[in-house]
Amino acid sequence: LPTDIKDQGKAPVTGNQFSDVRNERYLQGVFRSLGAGDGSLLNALALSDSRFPPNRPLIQEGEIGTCIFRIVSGWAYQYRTTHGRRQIVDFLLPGEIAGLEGALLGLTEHSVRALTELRVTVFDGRLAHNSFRAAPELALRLGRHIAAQACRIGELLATIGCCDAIERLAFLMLSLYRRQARRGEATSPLQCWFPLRRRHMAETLGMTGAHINRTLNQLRREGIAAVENERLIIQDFSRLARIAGGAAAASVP
Amino acid sequence: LPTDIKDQGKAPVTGNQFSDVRNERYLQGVFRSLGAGDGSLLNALALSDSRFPPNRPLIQEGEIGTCIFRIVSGWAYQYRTTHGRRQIVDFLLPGEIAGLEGALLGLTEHSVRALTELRVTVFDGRLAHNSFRAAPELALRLGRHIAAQACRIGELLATIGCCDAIERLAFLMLSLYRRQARRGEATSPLQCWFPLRRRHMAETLGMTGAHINRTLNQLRREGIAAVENERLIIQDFSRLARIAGGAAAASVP
DNA sequence: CGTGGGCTTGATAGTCCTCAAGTCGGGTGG
DNA sequence: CCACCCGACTTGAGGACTATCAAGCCCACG
Repeated sequence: LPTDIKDQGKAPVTGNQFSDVRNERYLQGVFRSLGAGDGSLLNALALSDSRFPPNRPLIQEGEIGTCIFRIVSGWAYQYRTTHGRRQIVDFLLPGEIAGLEGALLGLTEHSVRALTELRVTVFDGRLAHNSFRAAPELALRLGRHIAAQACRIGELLATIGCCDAIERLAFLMLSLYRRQARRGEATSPLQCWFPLRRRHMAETLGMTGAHINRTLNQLRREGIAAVENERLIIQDFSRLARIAGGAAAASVP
Repeated sequence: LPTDIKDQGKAPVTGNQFSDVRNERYLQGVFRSLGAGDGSLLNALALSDSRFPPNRPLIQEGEIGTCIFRIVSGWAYQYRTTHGRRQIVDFLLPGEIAGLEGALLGLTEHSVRALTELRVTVFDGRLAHNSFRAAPELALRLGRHIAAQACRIGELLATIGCCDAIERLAFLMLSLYRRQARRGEATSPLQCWFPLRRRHMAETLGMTGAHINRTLNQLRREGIAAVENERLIIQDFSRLARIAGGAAAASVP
């Protein structure tokens, strides 16, 4: 059972100079290259661009009528609070969307915070509803985005419910590596950005920071993978994949 | 960590005579009272009605181009398999839909089985895509359905990640009770149908059947709630709710 | 410099799993 | 009709995995 909640203090040190450029050039995530009507709806409901420092909340549980955020650069995470503890439910990477669930359902059951320095485009929450009438292509993308997120959450659930410490950590590493690799963001062949603190891994995997640390050591000792300086370095991919199990293989976009 | 996988053997004994009638009269779930264009698309892509005996698979992980199933009566459950173990991810109640995720994403990462005797209406999987162009009202309902499911899965994830045995069980009870109560299916004030075996509770909550049993005893001994004869009987609602924590309070449709 | 976080590591304890037996009930086949 | 079998359910004893607590280290920041 994870540690208690306390607002994190110090910000992670780095930004990510690289992905800023890369994102804007190569991908715009859900909103890329839409039909004419779809794009105009998008423009009509775009409110502003904003920046968030690490750990700043974008969405709070219980809010009504939240905005929708499209992440331009940086990572965010979505979490829930129960019994005085936090459970991270999903990470949101550049090109992805926060707040869709709340916009569709009318009430927000989770919170979202910036994990790193974050740049986003803010949209009116009504975008979600309106798109279904006025921009079917966009609506379909939004629907798939929610479906993909549900898929990821189910994957994480299965991992926490069925796997032990090392398997969970291997899953998390592989999952985040693949999500970045698919977007061409894994710079070196077996490395990627990995700006999670021990606490974030703990709250994602239902463990404590202390035990995350021990498990991390084990993975490094055995020459499988290591996290240093906010980067994940995979030394033995096939062994990591074997430990993580078939689940992480797919890891829907 | 839950028990190993083995195909269950014997079927649960009862059907549920009551909800059959009630469902058809009071609700048709996602598809009720649609606009003209929406309804006709629905009819065009309805394939058949079917029945499934308990434990029969509707959808298997890895299938491509699956059908969509609308549940008429009975319950189903959606699960994933990792490291030789099963994790139940969601239960599907009358009026709800199975296979939507697969239809939207093009590939299916989970499996679905009948929990009880089941009656469903089968639709062509293309319904999901087509509705976005031809039946926006329907598409919006489907989108919300996926969002609601994502919400439930996140809730369960938080419960497994943050709570101990008794809290997990209390959450499951309250969650399923509320989903039925909202539809007027909780016959007596604090009772409802509860056709889960120990194994299903275990695979839902990331525990073993043996420990489910011990925890169930504890809840009964303390006069909080009991499961007997496929029915959940809540004896002390407020205490159950307090144990379950705020999370189960909402439990989106 | 002092302070506060995050990281690290050890010792201890608790929850829950594992394994194994034994009970119960229904279904099947003689 | 009864014997048998099989699965679900129970319960106990032992052990594994992980949490908890505590202390020390390091770094960035004020």
